[in-house]
Formats: sequence, C-alpha cells, structure tokens
Amino acid sequence: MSDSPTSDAPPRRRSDATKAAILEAARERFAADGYERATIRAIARDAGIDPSMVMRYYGNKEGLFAAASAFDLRLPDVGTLTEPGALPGRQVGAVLVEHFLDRWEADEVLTALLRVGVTNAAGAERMQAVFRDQLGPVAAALSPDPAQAPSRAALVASQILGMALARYVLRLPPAVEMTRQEIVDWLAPTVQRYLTAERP
Amino acid sequence: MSDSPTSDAPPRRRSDATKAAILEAARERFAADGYERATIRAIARDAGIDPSMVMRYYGNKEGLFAAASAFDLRLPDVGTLTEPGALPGRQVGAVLVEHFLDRWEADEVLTALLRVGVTNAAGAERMQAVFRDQLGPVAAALSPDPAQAPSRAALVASQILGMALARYVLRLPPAVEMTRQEIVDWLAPTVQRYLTAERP
DNA sequence: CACTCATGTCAACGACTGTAGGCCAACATT
DNA sequence: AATGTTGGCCTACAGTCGTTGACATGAGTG
Repeated sequence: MSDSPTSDAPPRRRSDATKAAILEAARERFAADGYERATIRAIARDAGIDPSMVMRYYGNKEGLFAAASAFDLRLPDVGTLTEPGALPGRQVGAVLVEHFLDRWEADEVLTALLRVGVTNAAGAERMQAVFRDQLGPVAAALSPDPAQAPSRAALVASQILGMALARYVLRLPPAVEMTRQEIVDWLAPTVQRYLTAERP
Repeated sequence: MSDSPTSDAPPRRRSDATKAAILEAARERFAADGYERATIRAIARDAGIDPSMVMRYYGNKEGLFAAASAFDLRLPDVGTLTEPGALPGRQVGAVLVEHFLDRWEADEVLTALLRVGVTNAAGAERMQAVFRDQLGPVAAALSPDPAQAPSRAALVASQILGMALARYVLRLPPAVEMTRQEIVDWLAPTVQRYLTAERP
C-alpha cells in the first residue's frame, strides 16, 4: 500500500473525473431518452470522451446503467417517524410526500429509473428493489397489521410513482402546473391513509 | 360508387384481415416492448406477412403506432354519473376505479400507450389527450369548482396511472398480488376525494 | 380472352448500434 | 533515463434497424 489516508479508501485516480462525467451524462441521457434511445455514443459525446472509454470503465451498456442508477431514497429514519412527539404538528403523509418531491427534483436518477424501468427488465428490478427495501420498512413500522405492510407500501408507491409519471415524465399540463404545496395537500392524506388506516 | 350498403362505408377489401392482423401484432409488441424495441420486422413476423406491407398500409412506424393506439376509455356518461339516484349505493370513485381496471385488462392498448408514452413524444401526447378529453369532462361535472377540474382530473390520472404502472408494467409483486377488490376498496375513496372533496 | 389493379414477396440500401482491439501519449516508479 | 502503467483516441466489425423499389401473383372486370 502506498497511500491510504484513512482506512482502505481507493487512491484518487486521474480517471475519476472522467468516470464521474460519464455517469452524469449517462444519468441525463437515460432520464431524457430511456434505455434504448440513450446511446453510448451520445453519452460519450456529452461527457467529451470516446465511446470506448465507457466500455473500459463500465464493461457494457447494462453495467453503465447499473452504475448510473445506484440510488438511495434517503427516507427519514423509521424511528424518527414513529417516536412519540416527533413531527410536531405534521403528519407522516405530508412528510413523505414532500420528501419524495425533493428526491425527485434533486437529480435525474429517479426519472431515469422510471423511464428505463418501463421498457428494461434490469431497470424494473431496480425500481422494485428501491421501493421494497427502502419504503417497505417504513410501511412495516406504520402499518397496524405487519402482514399488510407490502400491500400498503405498494399503494403508496402507486400514488407517488403515478404523480411522478404525470408530472415529470408524461408532463400532463395540469400536473405540471400544480404548485408543490397543492400536490402535498392533496396527496398527503392519501399516503397517510394507505399507511395507517385500519381498513380501506 | 359500386357498392355502398348503407351510406359511404368503405368497401370490404381483401386486405382488411391483414391490416387487422398487423394492428393486433403491433399492439402486443408495443405493449410488451415499448416503442423502440418493438420492431416493424418483429410485428410483421407476428402477423405472418412481409415488413414492407406495414409500410404500405401505415406509411411508417409512427403511423403504425398512431393507428394501433387509437383508444376510447369508454367512461360512463357524465349524465349517468351525476343524475340524482344513479349508482344506487355506489360511489363514483368505486365505479371509476372498476371501470379503469376493466379497460386496462380488456386489451393491451392502454399498456402499450403507457409503455410508449414514457419514451416517445407522440405516445405521451396521445396519453395526454386521452385523459384530457375523456377524463376531463367527468371531473368538470363532478368538481365543486369548475376551475379546479383539470387539476382534479390530473390527480385521478396520477393515482390510476400509478396503480397501472405498478401492477401491469413494473409488476411490483405486492401490487400484482392484490386482489381486484382490494384495489377498488383502497383506491375508490382516493378517487372520490380527488373529484368531489371541497378542499384538500 | 386481355387488362388493371390490389396484394404480396424479395433483395437491398444506408444509417446506426454495441462492442473489440490496436495504437499512442502522459505519467509514475525505479 | 528506462520502464511499466494508466488514460485516451481511432478504426473497424458484425448485426439490426426503418425504409425503398422492383418484381411476381392473384382476383375482378371489360
């Protein structure tokens, strides 16, 4: 080992900047065009390098997508949501809807994931995994009956994904024109009910 | 004019069967693969004819999609939904959710429309038009404030499209495993509220 | 019968795709 | 300075795509 600043952090390579540029361009293209129309050549052009570099660093197109779509929803900790006295005056539904809007508008990864997941098996699996592993625990902690947790998570996912689809992908004009606050006000009770209501 | 049974109905041509076979194969492929991966060659193979026939009858791939994705939601008449005493013991929300599930499972046109709309501009526009022109009037008739009708229609669309996305496209396991009745029971109050509630 | 036109097949073109491999320059290490 | 390694570009291949046009065949009509 020559230089390890802390523990076993990989050394900074000169190619890190290039790799990052490729990933950023890939996310933009996947988000804008979906899997098939986002060509390696176009991504390389955006990143200002040669297409063969993409192959060198990510193996093939699937590997590139896997690297570009790594994603953490960063949902608030379950404990934070359930401990008594948390969220003063706020409901879980509103917190979650706002958080999802934040995550959706922060970068283009979720849009890419959605656009790709619709026509690509790997993308669909990753979308499944994100909602199962990251939203699932929240539903499990809030659901009155633990056995219902997966269904409740799927219901929340359906409403969140549906709004994202309408607003960020299909761009239905009324969905685009609604203010952030209007969306939160309408969707929060829905999400709240899907997670916590005793019966439909 | 040689033969016009009623008014100006086009004469039955021998190629009608071929055209229909092409459209059916196109709908299947577009629904299963999306726009880019649904190739004219594959569609022609499914229909048992030569790819050039597709070009002859529909001009190009866009024309084929336009013909294959013509769609009528067949929503219940607005009058039927609003007249006093209609829907004995039923809520509008439940009727609409059931109707949407029916339409989604009846054929593959809506799935094709959704899969294509996510990556293809023409598909997105058609999806917009379907919900604007066919769901919009229902929202206008039910909304307390006519000015809110487009927003309310978009909210309903977001929940319906989201469930269709989760259940028929992404196939999130919990969404697939839910029974039809469970979905209706959970979504109906949401749709009902989006259409008729005074305030969020 | 001959003629016409709709229906269908076949072969090909040009463009674009993912991917592979060879070559070159800059750098780090000895 | 010599050497091995890393980062990068260029060219090329094999395959697929949408699309085109020439050609064959059949039915229908005079």
